[in-house]
Amino acid sequence: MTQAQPYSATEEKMARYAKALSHPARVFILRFLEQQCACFAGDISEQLPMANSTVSQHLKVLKEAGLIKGSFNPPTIEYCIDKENWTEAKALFEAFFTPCC
Amino acid sequence: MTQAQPYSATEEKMARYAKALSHPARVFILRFLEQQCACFAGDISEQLPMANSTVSQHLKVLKEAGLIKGSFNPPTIEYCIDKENWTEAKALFEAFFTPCC
DNA sequence: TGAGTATTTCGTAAAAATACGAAATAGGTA
DNA sequence: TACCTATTTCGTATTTTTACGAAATACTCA
Repeated sequence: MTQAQPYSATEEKMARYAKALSHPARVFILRFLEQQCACFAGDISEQLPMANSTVSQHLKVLKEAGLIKGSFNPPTIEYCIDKENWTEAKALFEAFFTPCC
Repeated sequence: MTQAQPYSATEEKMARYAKALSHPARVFILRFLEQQCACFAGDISEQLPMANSTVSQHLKVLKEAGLIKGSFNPPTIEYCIDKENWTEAKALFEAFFTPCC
């Protein structure tokens, strides 16, 4: 415990994206959205063994992590992958698992 | 909530590895081990702004996730990346971020 | 045997994640 | 205007994570 310095920006980002992926329901949702390109919250909820409100919470976590976007079109909300951040996350994980040396 | 079926093995594994990566200290430790190939718990602890016992806890999480291995050589313990599972995790994340369609 | 070193385990406290059902929101339709 | 539908937010309970310091472990060396 000699160094009180915080973590690098890369480490923080990695951890943030990883945390978003750290629940099987959220992994499922992302894979589902990759296949569907876009779909409604209800379509997702139908596939998952949990209450609507819990699914909504997981969607919020993914939204806050920047991995998905929702476009409001009442009474439904259409969700899709946020491509920009998705690409960033992909690059981060790739670099992480393939070290330079 | 119409389907009470659990998640696929892939989803569970992804989530498990992602959870191991979901704290910046653990990301740091893994990057450190990638560079060092192998090192002692003390070497890691020196680099991190937290108590020894907390670092030990993070090492335990990584060990339980299968991403690192420790070889006991008292009074020290030498840690290194578990290459087999590392390769599996790498493949899982790659496939996840690069969908077929 | 007794001290020293590196590390983990234990006990505990505080914060965050997960889950539910009920209530709120916000627009479309009769 | 009053209802319907899809979704989120709220309040709450339970579990898990994170962190610390003190004590335990396990081996080496004097």
